[in-house]
Amino acid sequence: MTSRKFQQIKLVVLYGTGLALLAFLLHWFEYRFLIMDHSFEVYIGAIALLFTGLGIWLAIKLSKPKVERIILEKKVFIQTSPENFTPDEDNLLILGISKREWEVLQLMAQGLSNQEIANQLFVSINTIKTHSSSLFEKLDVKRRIQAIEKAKNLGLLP
Amino acid sequence: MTSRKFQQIKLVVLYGTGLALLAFLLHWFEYRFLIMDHSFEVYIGAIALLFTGLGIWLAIKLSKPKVERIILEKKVFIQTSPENFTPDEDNLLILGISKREWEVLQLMAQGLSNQEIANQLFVSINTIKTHSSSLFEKLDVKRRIQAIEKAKNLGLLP
DNA sequence: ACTAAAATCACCCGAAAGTATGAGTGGAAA
DNA sequence: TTTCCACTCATACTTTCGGGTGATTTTAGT
Repeated sequence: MTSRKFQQIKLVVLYGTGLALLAFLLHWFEYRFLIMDHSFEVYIGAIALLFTGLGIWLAIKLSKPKVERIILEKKVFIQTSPENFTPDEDNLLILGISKREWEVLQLMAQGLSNQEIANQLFVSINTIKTHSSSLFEKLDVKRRIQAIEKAKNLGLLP
Repeated sequence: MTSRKFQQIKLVVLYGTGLALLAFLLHWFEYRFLIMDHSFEVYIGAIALLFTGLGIWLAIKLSKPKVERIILEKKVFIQTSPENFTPDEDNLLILGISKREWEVLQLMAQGLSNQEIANQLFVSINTIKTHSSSLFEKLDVKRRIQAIEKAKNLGLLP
């Protein structure tokens, strides 16, 4: 982070110094070849080219690499095993399911009603409803049964 | 592909034209403000700055984005034994579950609502309610989720 | 043909589930 | 510090579920 910033500053300073030096040189040349008055356009053109090149170089040096994200879906076989079950953390992360939501999902899968889940977690039934609603949205389902089914398929539940 | 190349060529041509135009303009200004002889350095500096900017702009325009591939594995469940499932007829008999009730149970397990099941079986929703009620009684459960769970445990559902 | 079980449907009612919206809190990250 | 997010709760409303009751029509079997 800071190292990168320092590098950039260093570059800019270097560039500035170079520019000053070049200006001096050009000025000097101006006096040397004052005779070639008609070569002014060439002179300007050279400067333009030079600084264009410098600009390109600068841009390449300073520009952050553009990042293009490509997300590929890969199919993977899963087998559900009732013993030593561990939830698929990847899918939990991908779907953005929070801890609490997952707890609600678990209790849901045990056939508990919203009220029973609320009692179990020591919260209001309204909270459970909120959780379940966002859960359904994240799982892209309409009912709790579908949510449970999908969760099992995704390895979120045993 | 070719479209991109064409774009680049077009850009270069545009840039060249712009450069020529600018050179002409500068030349003209040179005659207009010949008096301000001492402002030559400023003049050069302006050109340098201008073309540096142009160079940067060019570089940004022409640079290909560096592609960073991020591959996410999306896990897809593939059922272990979806084929050749046969319901446990013994348990169906023992519990006294009728064909129709079992059909309702199946559709229930797919997460369908009573109304949807009714549509599927071309009967009224009231009929489905009757079936589901007697199903719950026979399975000795209170909710459909529990019914599905129990049915799976008894081998009535895959 | 008689009968029992199964299947169909209806109506009502209360409970549960789900939707929509808003809002307060606390902790973590920028 | 501000901003963001998970979590919490509430209110109001709609839909779905499940229980209870009763009724008619098939279907199947001795």
